[in-house]
Amino acid sequence: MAEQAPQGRRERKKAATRAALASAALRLCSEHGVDQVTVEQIADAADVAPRTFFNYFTSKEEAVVAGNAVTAEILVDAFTGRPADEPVTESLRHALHAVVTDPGYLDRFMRLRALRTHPAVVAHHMAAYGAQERELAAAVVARTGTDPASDMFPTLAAAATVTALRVAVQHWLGDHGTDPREPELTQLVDEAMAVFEAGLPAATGVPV
Amino acid sequence: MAEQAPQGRRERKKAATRAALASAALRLCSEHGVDQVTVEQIADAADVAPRTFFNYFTSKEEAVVAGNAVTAEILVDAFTGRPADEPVTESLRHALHAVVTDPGYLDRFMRLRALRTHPAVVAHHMAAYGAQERELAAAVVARTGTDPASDMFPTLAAAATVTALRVAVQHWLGDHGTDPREPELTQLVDEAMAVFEAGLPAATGVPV
DNA sequence: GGCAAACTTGCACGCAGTGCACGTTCGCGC
DNA sequence: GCGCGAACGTGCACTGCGTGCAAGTTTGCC
Repeated sequence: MAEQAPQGRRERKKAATRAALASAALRLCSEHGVDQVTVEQIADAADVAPRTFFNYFTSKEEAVVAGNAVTAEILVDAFTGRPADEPVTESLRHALHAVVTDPGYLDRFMRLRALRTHPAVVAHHMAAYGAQERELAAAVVARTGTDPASDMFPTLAAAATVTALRVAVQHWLGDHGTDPREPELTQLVDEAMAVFEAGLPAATGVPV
Repeated sequence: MAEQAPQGRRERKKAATRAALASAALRLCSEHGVDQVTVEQIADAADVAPRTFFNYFTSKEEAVVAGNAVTAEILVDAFTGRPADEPVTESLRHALHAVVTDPGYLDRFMRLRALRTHPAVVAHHMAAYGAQERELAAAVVARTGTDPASDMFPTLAAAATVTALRVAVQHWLGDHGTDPREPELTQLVDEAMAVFEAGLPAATGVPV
């Protein structure tokens, strides 16, 4: 929804090139490792000159995590698509559902999983979460009509939502060993979001 | 508290070199801009060979945000220093106070503020927040004795705490314009943490 | 005193990333 | 259609990053 304008050929070609570069970067790097892939290879796979790569991204890492922009788009679209009189937290929970049930989301994430050990990629991945937070916060501001300069709620709500997603996914991927319950990702996201809705003390000690 | 062992000369020298490099990197880059500073200049300022820089950090950005490790240390130390029978959220709030009242913290943050426009620095800064979350989560696990593989609470509590810090600081720095209330950072941190304690819906619409 | 491990440093090399200039393509008004 | 200006792709050249390797030097330890 961010922009659906059926723009001219030039705009479409730019978007296609960007997507091709991002896709090629993620595929090649997840298969062979970030350090084993050169920008030239990525450019070749996207059928552009090496120099062109840098017209779209300033580094390999940026291209690898570029796909996360669509996550932000899904998040914001799903949120703004909810009824305006619905409680914000409920809309946010629905938005999270929209993300984790998107087939492309898990695909991208499984590829990114192989790159969890690469510091620079991890850093840019975190930056992508930050961008998602900002876009979602703007949507919350638009919904609630609050002034973000004096009210931290929209920022906090967006941050909590993205944090719930991040923690749930990282738990699901088994960063702390395998959960014996082996729950679905959807369930984990719900549990994480429920904690932020009920307040942290309510969840102290009890397995969420 | 992480490690206070009065180690041998070699260990102390390494720590001193690392600190000197990180400090020089932050100072030079905040004064002249990241792209205007070379690794050679940073190494010269720390009085080591350029090659030695890469024995400690793999990039300029990493060195610039290295100081955030002490934030994590303050956070964890303050948390573990609280009485074990205190509610976790209260200990976390005290830990946040310890961070924002640390004189070195604000100093580092004001320097980092000048670099908020540099994508790679921002990315590594976010990664530093992630590291703080992990260390704090480990401390919460140690306190509560829960199993992080089946219980997301420690991770969520740590993430919420670091998020409260991050959002409060970013609000304080005026990312959304200047707050007419011009509150103290301590107060903002309290407000943010209070939202996570009371639950998001309790804060909906009301200026926190 | 002497040995082994750890650290620093210089060297060399491949690649990242950018400014610049040129050719090409697209959008747009006539 | 026609042409003009702007935006884009590409090649070239250059600086600086980041790393493997092989020394030389310092430290810890017996």
